[in-house]
Amino acid sequence: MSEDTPSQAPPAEDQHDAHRLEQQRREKRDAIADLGVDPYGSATSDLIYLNDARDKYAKKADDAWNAETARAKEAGEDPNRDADQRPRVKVAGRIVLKRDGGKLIWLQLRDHTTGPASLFEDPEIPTAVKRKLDPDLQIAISKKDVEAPGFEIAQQFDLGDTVIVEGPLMKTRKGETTIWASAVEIASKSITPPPEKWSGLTDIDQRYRRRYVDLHTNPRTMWTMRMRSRLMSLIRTHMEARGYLEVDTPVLQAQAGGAAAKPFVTHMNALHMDLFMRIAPELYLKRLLVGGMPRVYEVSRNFRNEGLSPRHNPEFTSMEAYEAFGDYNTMMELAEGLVRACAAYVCDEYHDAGDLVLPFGDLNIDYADNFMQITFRDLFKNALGFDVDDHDSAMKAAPKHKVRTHTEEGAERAPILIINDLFEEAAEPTIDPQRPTFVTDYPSALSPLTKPKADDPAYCERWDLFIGNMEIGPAYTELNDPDVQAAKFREQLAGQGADEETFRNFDDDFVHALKVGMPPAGGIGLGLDRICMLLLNAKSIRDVILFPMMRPEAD
RNA sequence: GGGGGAGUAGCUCAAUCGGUAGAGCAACGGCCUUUUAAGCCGCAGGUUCAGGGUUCGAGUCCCUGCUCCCCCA
Repeated sequence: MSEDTPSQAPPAEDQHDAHRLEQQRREKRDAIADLGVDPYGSATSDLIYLNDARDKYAKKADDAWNAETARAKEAGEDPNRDADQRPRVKVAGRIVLKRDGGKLIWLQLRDHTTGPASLFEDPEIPTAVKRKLDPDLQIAISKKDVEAPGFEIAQQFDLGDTVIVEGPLMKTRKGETTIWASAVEIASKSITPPPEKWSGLTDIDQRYRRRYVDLHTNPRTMWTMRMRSRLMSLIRTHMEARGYLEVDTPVLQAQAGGAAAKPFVTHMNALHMDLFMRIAPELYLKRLLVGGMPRVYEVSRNFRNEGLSPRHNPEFTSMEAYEAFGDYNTMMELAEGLVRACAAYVCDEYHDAGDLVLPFGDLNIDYADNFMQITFRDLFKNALGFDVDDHDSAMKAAPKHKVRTHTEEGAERAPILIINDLFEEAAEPTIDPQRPTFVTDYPSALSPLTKPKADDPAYCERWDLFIGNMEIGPAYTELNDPDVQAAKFREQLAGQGADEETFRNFDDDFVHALKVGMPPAGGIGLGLDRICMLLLNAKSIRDVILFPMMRPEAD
């Protein structure tokens, strides 16, 4: 790390304002160092969070001490220090406001448990966020009362510095809970000027790129990310309670299987071979069923080399689970229970949330009632007016719904792909976005890893869950006949040529695993980022991913 | 890939018909020991995303490029 001290080169004439502001902060940092204090602090014990500190205020002790100081003043004596029974706390926080009164300096400190006072009156901020936070905690640093060199250090404080304060809890005349500092330390000098103190960082690009600033200036972001973490934990607990074993399977794969998507390619030097980053963990998890693990799940980071959108990040997180001797109905119960449990957890954070109804943009999504069910076939026919099997009508309807009937090379696209596009274009939007809905019994041709229905093999035992106009994930009764699986792989390879939406791999080893014998099973994949979007009311997937994909900053 | 919107001081934003780029916050120099987005006085801070063009004159109009947002393929 390079040291850039003021003793080096004085500021150049043409230096930008940002550099000037940083230089001033470096000078303050060095002034602190000159007091014999490390401006970057060290390990500190006995710290409590700001909301806990606020809770320790004791009115009785505060009143008693005020009475003693009044008495002492009247008598012209020093107050009896032993009479000070006010609880003492030691806290760390970032300075978000500073009022320098000369001999008395006021600070507002923030940590992950606090937010600006204004937030609590902002109707845009969800009650859940307000409920979870306390206002930033006030500190008073009196030249008379703080031990040396605390006041000299405090005079070098800037907005954005992280500081440690110790002292008794009192209330000001206006009734604000305050730590009256007896000792002050610096934990980390901030060289970069912070965003504007009232509006914070609002530039969406900067919020994603510099999430570390977004997190401490925007309590809503902090809340969202903390809630995401808790939901992940809740999902794991939910799965463990049902006897599922969490496993890790390869991210680097010789063949990217388990879904139809473009993979990222990378290269392994040691074996002189290209590898793919997984687009789904499915085929490995099913191998574990073959191996005798009855219930497995993986919280899986998947990678798809496709576009970015408010609903797509190239790396995203899914939860896939497989249950031996289950089927797609088993998975339906699992999914509904899991989503409802997550919704209940989030609702619990809202004071005024009704019975399991959560806002998502303009929608109010109802997680209380049983999720809706409709077959692919019925939904298709209701929306388009003809049957799924009616390929002629499909071809005629395609242009109206902006669905391509031919590839860019001019070849005819397979009817099933046109059906699928029509379904996505015209049928999916007819699903009530406020009622979570399972669309069941997809065409077998769209689902090469799914077991066909015994009474109607053109359709298969698969559902997709839709909530709030988003696809949350599919589940299957898993195909476990190796010969049928091999045939479907071959069909996919041969049938659609270069069409991107088809599987392009024949996974020999997976078929081999099925030949060893996989028990009948249900499997599920849920998009966890999207579940977080729904439950935490985030308009963009980037709002629930700490560091979303961004083009590198030009410099 | 196409369409629309945006990019101005460290941050948040102004700038009328094309006519001297401004404000608040932050910073800096002062005053102030119970302040509440503290206040008062003073002082600074700009490659208007980049490059080209039109014009007496461009933040503003035109062209090209870059980045972000939204919609579409």
